[in-house]
Amino acid sequence: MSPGAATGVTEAELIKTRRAKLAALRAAGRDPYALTTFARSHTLVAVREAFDHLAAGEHAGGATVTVAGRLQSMRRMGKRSVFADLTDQSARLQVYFHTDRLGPEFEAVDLLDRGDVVGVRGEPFRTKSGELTVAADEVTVLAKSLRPLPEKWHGLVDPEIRYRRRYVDLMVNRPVLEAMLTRSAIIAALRRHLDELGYVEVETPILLALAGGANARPFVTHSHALDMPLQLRIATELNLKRCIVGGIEKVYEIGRTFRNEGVDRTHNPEFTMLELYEAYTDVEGMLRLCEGMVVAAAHAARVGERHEYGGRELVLRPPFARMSYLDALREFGGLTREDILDEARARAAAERLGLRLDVKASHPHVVDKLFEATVEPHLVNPTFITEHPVLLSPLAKRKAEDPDFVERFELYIAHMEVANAFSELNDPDDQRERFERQAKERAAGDPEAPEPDWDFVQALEYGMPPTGGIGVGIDRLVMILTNADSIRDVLLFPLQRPEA
RNA sequence: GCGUCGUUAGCUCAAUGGUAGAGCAGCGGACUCUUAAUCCGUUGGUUGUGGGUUCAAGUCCCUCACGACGCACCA
Repeated sequence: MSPGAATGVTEAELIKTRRAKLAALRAAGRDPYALTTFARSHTLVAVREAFDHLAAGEHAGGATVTVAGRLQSMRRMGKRSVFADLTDQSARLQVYFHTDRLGPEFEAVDLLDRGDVVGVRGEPFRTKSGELTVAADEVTVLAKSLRPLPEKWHGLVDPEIRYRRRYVDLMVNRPVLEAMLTRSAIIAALRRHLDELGYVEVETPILLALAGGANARPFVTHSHALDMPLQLRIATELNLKRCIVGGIEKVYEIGRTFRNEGVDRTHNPEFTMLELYEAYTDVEGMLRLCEGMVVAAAHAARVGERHEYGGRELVLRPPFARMSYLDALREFGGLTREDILDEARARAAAERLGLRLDVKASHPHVVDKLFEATVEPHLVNPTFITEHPVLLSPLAKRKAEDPDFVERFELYIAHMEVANAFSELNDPDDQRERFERQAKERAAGDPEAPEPDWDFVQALEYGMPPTGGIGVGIDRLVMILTNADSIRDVLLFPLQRPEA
């Protein structure tokens, strides 16, 4: 048998060579694709834990394990032995194929390639150089890999191929796999944390006649059955508060949200948000809950109180710093209350700071730009910015003693807004007036102003208890806890244009 | 949407406007504890697409595609 007959090295010929080995395996009665199951005795990390005690040169005294995984590299030592690295989801482990143990089984080893999925039964031992290894007594090809893997040393680097063929990225760049597992652990921990505190998880619609609850352009689609336009949700806020009105007192949803807007380091058109609402509490209750969630997430990610991100050390230890919106603008921007509340003065301040603003920019937009330019660059350690102006907060309850401002906070970490919470506005008349103002802005030609959801006002008219609510940007939290520079590094399949 | 940069072998990267190269992977050979194994030999290219300038283009100019970064957008 000479699988190496095709000696060329274009991709097509590399594949042909591997197909020849597949044919040889089949001819030997070892069709890898015919198998349906493989019973493992250990994951690779379990082997590492169970046989960690072996000294260099020591064997496991005849004990055997059965493991499976992908061959990551093969080192041939003469005609009769091969060392290979095997990886599974849990770890990497070396295996040793030798004719002394395998006998005629060794013929299969000659037909193996990097990338093949194999099962191995054998005896654990530690090599003279100290590496825990499984000496194979039996080898089973569980899937032949027909395509060449990226280079073993530099791995797969090209970001375009990494995102397009994430499965290859995952198999050869272990930190990518680790980040995705950490993401899963963080979300599971948050869910567990909230479930233990008695919150009820619900699922609200993604397809809506009218997407509301935030100021963002929605994706638009169409229902053939109903022959009507539909929008993908931009927030879960309004439906979750309908749940509060209906009597689900501690409610949350972890789910995908869609915004038809720019893509950059911290924005993907679809992203994951946790939104939570609780009756009979307020923004202070949300603040304590928020600290608990960040700690639970950090713990799940095995991140301690001191954590380096983006070249800066973060101290993730509650209580987090607090600073009011006005104090922050005063301290970092030298701006006053009037510079914010008065539209003309806000524009003048923006001009002083050299901000390029569209003449059509609305008052809220100008104020937001002022904050972004002056305050955000200073917010590295977790910081609650509190008591925002009502003009930026159409769904939050006013402060009793200062009705131009609301009971709200945003949590900033590493310059990013990670959470946003407030005492929910439950006065239907105030809500209606704020919606009417937005409707006027919309009618006046501001396409960004949201279309009011009048049914939500009706829901408030039935009576919503005093309620605290919070939204947490899960992707950004995961970015911080996994040291990811880009949101794409915490998403399995970030949005890409179709390949040329 | 705008700007800058990038796209060369399966992967990672070289190449004054003058014969497209290396390492890894592959293939053949040597090697019974290797681990970026090592050593000998060897194959592999429509230089992202389409035009242009030139005696001559991977290289210069333009178009388009895709990507990265920045800006804009995203309270």
